[in-house]
Amino acid sequence: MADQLSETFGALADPTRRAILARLASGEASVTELAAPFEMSMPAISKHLKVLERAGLIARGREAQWRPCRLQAAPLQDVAGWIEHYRRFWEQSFDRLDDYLRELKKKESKKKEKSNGRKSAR
Amino acid sequence: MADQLSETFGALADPTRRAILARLASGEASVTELAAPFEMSMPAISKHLKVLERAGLIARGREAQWRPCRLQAAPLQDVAGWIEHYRRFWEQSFDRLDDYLRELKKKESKKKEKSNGRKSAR
DNA sequence: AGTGTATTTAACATAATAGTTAATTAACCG
DNA sequence: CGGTTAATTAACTATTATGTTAAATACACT
Repeated sequence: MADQLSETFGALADPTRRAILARLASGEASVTELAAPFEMSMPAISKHLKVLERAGLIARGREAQWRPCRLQAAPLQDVAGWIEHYRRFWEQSFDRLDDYLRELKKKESKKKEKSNGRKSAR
Repeated sequence: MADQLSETFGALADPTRRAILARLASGEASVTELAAPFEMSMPAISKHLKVLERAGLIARGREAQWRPCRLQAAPLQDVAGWIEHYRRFWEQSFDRLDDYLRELKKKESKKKEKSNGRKSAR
């Protein structure tokens, strides 16, 4: 799963891991704290954390015998950047290209801001 | 991989599949057309398409012996929605919650149209 | 009907994921 | 030191993913 984006998407493709991130969004937590809500063994959680760490989504500290985890959102920014390219596809109520082009024309005419040419599709 | 979001993230966790989506962003394409850029066998592509289809990211038509694929972006909207909750974590140069709250207050006061914007110098 | 083209399905190999329990490491505490 | 708590590693199992080649299906064309 070589590349960074794939690694990130892969890490996010699991509800347990997403829940862990959600928890970390409200602050650091130890592994035990993170494991608490789940019916899973500690080693299982430990592995999930390793996946998140490899994806750069969390970082771990060292405090006595605890290894507090905290959120690292940088990879999410990449995901957001990637997905942004597709926004136009859901911000319209249809999916077909010619409809998209029609909509684009509409947008162009009501846009005083001028700029680049679009990539011509098809 | 039960839930929808996991399904979507899972589908996106592969560079081939993302490349296929990118191609479809510029219009419908047949399976053969989609397969062309890759060094992979047709059945492999066919399976990738099945993954994308199960995730709701593409839909397939029927035209003679071709099965044209088109992009379906609805699931991406869900992803965008999910990730939006984490935006604050990368739009600041730090990760801790109290910092976030401080930043929030700042944002409230400059809530108007931004134009000469610079990132907060603090 | 028979041939060519497009695509999927079958059958299989291999590797990666996700979980388990048991053992190990690391640090604190009395 | 010896014991307790926190977390990881090891060893193993089961399931899912990703790819292959060969066969099957679907439609179009003459």
